[in-house]
Amino acid sequence: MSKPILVAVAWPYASGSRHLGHLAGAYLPADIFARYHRLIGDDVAMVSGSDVHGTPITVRADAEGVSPSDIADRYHAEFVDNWKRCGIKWECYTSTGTENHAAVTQEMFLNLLDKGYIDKRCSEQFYDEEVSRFLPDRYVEGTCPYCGYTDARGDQCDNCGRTLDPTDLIDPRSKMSGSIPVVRETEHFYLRLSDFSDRLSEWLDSRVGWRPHVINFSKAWIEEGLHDRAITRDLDWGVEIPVDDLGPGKRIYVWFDAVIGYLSAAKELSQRRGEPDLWRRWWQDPEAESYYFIGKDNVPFHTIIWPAMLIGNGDLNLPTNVPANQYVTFKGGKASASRGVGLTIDEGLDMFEPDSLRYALAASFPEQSDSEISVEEIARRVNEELVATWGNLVNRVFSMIHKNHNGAKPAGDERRAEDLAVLATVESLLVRQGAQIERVELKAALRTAMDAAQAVNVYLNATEPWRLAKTDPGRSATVLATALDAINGVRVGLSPFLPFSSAKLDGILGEPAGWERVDVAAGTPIPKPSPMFPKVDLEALGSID
RNA sequence: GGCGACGUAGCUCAGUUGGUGAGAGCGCUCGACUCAUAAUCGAGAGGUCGACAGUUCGAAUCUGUCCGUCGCUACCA
Repeated sequence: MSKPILVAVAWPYASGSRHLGHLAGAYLPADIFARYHRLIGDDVAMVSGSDVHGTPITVRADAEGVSPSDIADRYHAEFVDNWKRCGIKWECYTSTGTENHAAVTQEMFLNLLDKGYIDKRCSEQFYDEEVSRFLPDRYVEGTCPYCGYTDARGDQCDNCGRTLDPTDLIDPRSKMSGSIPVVRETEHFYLRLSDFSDRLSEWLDSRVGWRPHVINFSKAWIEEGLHDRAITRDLDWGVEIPVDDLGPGKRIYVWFDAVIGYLSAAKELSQRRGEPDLWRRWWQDPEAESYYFIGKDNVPFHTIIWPAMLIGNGDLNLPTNVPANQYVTFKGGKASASRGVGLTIDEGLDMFEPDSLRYALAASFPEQSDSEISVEEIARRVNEELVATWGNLVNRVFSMIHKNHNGAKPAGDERRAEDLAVLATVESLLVRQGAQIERVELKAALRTAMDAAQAVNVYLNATEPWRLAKTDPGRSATVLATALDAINGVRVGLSPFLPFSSAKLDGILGEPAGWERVDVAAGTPIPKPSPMFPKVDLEALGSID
């Protein structure tokens, strides 16, 4: 029974390269989850796109003397290349810069405005007259009134950690030009988040199977009291506001429009497929499920703000689950490309084969807590787990079949109990693994798949087909045929994790028909194997970290 | 400062609602095997579950305090 599954993935911000923490936190788990659901026959829409608006991009553009769209285009292209290189497969990967996205965003804005969930308010904000721009809090610097630190930011003092209001700063200055900013009144649209407290609480209470850190954090946010939130900015780089009440120089704030991207991308997918109403399948069918793959820093946007917008808009499905990951840390700290902590996705792919990198990251997914990773750790995972257990298993079986059975799967004699047992083990582990993936316990699911591979290694060591080849060729044939059939089940379970090497096996064993183990046809040619995964030579990688 | 988490074998991590002797992978030691990318398989050593106090017949698991690490703090996205 095919079920519509929306796999919604955080929109990467096109202001710089993304790093392995982002890959492990959102894109890779989403891809594994989506690949599994496609394989069991569900109707998957995995969507996301580059978030191309916002102040940081304009700042970077100014610094480089180029236009914001140059910056956005550069990193959008890099992201698309990242996905291709590491096998992240989308139904629709787009950007917030499309006309479709602007139209969908404006439509929801107008609807929420019409229903009274959006209103206008005035506030005072610093303005840099030299660059003619309003300054987001963090672009104002000055002296902290509490500790005297001279480089405190307008939102927070990095020295004493206190939360600040930019107007608290002594001797404020603009981070953009260094000039002294002036306070100006500015008018903006606000989302009346506080209107949704009760409905959000009720909805969150109805959620089952959510990760504790996600549900706890979300409920705590509501209990502290929801603040109405400005959803427009004084900026000329963003989606235009569909009413002209505020005058020029205002745009919709990226966090309001980025989450709408999940909907606009589904609509774009519909247009591409020539079925304008297709998006309703994921957004309005009550049987549809939606999973939002994000990092933990995005939790409130996906468990509070976006659901509030969906409730306010009406007639759209709320998230089934938001399996946010915690952080991948490098040397104890949160990965950050801008601060040079950890590897960018490109750097990771330059060092490791895509499947190897995918394996190592998936084995360390920070699903329960932050997980520490390093180049050495990735290399260890690859060499001592992926290569040793799985790569070697395929290699040893293919090699024996190729050498002793004329390069084709032998028919073999009747199977004995031990043969049937290993096949049953593989099958039951596949069932367990499927359940784990559906609960988004991907790290455990990968371990289960590796357990299946190990069971086949155990079987080979017990049956010793290399010895039987000399004493009992018929029995040897049976054992190797059984091992190959077992491998054919193991690789199904690994295929969402390892798409590149799985495709190689598809070329030999045929494509999996579903989430199940099937026998390989007798006589199927088995070529002389070449290693599926190269061992990582740490020394050759040099001292990069 | 406030909030949220985390601190379990050398390393990376699991441990449902508290209950027979605390787990996995890898590393390490020993043994088996030699088909295979010096890979595989088996056995074993190794932890007072951050510290202290408390609740309980009984706590890694609940409460409090402390120490350490990390993140968030709503205008970075």
